[in-house]
Amino acid sequence: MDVPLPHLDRPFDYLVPDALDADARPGVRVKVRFAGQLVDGWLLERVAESDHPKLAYLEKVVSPVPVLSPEVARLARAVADRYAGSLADVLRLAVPPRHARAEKAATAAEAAATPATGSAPEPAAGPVSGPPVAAGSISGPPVAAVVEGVGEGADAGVAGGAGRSVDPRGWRDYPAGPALLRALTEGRPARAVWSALPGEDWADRYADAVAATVAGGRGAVVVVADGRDLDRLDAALTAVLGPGRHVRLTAADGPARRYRAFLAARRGEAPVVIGTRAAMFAPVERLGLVAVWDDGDDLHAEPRAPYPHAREVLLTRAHLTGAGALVGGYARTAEAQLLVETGWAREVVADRATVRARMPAMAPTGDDPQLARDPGAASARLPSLAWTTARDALRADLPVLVQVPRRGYLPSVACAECRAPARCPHCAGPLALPSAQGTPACRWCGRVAAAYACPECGGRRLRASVTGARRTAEELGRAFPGVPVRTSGREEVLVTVPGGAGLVIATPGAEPVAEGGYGAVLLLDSWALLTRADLRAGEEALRRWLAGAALARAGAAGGRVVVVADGALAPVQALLRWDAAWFAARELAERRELGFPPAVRMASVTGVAEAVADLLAGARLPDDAEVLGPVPAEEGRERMLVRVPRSRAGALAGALHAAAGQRSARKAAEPVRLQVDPLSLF
DNA sequence: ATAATAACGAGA
DNA sequence: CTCGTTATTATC
Repeated sequence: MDVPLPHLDRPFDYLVPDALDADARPGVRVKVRFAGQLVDGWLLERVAESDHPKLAYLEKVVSPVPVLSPEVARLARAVADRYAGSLADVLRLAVPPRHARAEKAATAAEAAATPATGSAPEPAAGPVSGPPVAAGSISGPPVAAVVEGVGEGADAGVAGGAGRSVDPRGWRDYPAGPALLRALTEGRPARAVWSALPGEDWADRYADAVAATVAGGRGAVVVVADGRDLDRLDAALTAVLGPGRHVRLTAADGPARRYRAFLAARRGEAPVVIGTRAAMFAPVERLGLVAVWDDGDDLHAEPRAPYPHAREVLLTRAHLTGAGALVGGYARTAEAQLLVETGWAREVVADRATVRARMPAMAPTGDDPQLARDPGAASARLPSLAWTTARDALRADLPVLVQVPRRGYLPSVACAECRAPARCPHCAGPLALPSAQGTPACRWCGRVAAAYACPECGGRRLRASVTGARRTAEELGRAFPGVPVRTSGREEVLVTVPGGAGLVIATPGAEPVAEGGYGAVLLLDSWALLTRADLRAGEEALRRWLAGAALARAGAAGGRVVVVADGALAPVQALLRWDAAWFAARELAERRELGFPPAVRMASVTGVAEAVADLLAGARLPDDAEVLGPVPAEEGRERMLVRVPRSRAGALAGALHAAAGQRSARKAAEPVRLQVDPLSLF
């Protein structure tokens, strides 16, 4: 409902008038009178009785289409609980805004397809046919046995023969791959963390996994980060499944198309839904697989309350429904590593020999250009090795990809000697310089680190990290006269480029695929990425490098990658060896040591100081909760972090949600923002 | 927002 | 002790 107040986050019972009896089915949008006003709500469940003494009548059924499936209602409740949010907030994300015209068109189409079968209305139970409707913020105890028209008869036996098996040829490079596909076809809940080989066509592999699931008579939901990845997956699925077997769901398609696609999915017109993060809640019948590609991309984090992450939502979904799960990428997040280490998921990786055979030749090169010898390199301000590598590829009539950083990273502080990010000796938060010549202070606990010494090298001098190598990209064209230069970035993203000699300058995430693969890939992104004051700086750098390097030809076919970074750094090491699993394990171990997510569960509380203090004072936090901060946040607000062991995650979210409820019940004016697993801790 | 309900205080 | 007024709290 339009009043997502935390203290109203529960279901309310209403009577169903006879006139609405037929339409008032679980999952429909309704309007009810609540505290004197008409508010929107969701009908969660029909029941015969209510504990509440005096019930009001349901005012209206907005539309008879039961857009909220029981499975998604349950999922939404679980997601709200995990993220200390309200069900109403999650439902807003889960069910796209109704578009009356799209609905009318879709309903007409369906009516034409199925000649009028009288829908059997439910028996109106007794004098008081109580229908609990969720009004405002319904949190519903999940509707148990409300089965709505899922044709059980259509269910081809699971282990039975119905599943034609899918050709696992593309998955044979991964020893556990064929077994994964078999499990999906047989309806067993296989859960995999997949590390894609360099040059892998991930979209084809995802299409294989989806096809295997569909062959077993089950459905799938696949979430990717952006429109470019979605287009690739869309094409791959059409090739494997044929047209009309999947629905594409993305906000970028506009409200009408989006709602239409949603209705198609809800009606089970296709067994598969693919899309960007909003598709994580897409209704799919007999869910057999949830999948996410490149879960380290921060586009997977929903920016609206309660800020759920696509990977976490999909894993929750797999957990609740018993579906299989596929978390894949060239890189691996610490969260995915945790799934492997806890045994929840199985790792699907190629053996080292295969990796070596597929990967391009890799080389690091120092940051300070030894330009003297190559005039071209000098004008581009490029390290010599990068320049000669690019030149050689162009001479061989092969395309060259140059990955350059985007602008806008937060300035932070790093050791001037070894460039390790400077962390607070007390709480390991990031250090920042309040002024150019000031003393560094922690952005978490506020302590001043007057006598800072780098734990890596003992260095005592600090430097601010600088950004903006864009000019380098512009100058590249001049360094290689006569070569066509294309750019791919925020404004215009290229999907593919032809195979001949040419320079492609792209920001991370916008690298086009080259026909036949790039002859050379230059990764100029390192300095700005690695010194970011972010917990995930290393992980993010490696993720972007691997995504760029994956587009190069294999070493044997002339593919070369040059990364402008110190070869001793761990993310660089991981790139040079193409070993994302090693890096993820190392990263997770480090986070355990420092007490960072995902080894622990963190939540942040942001608002004006009094409001934050008020909320925390009223919260019955678990005994072992640690409260860190305050640290300044955007204009006038501050931020506190609460840390608990993973086993207390539910209790933490519950306590914060309850405390927010107390505040909203007494109409506290100052807003407080709660974030569980905030994307950035700083 | 509004209605119920609890809390409170002054006058009988 | 009761009624009338005001703070508090729940909202089907």
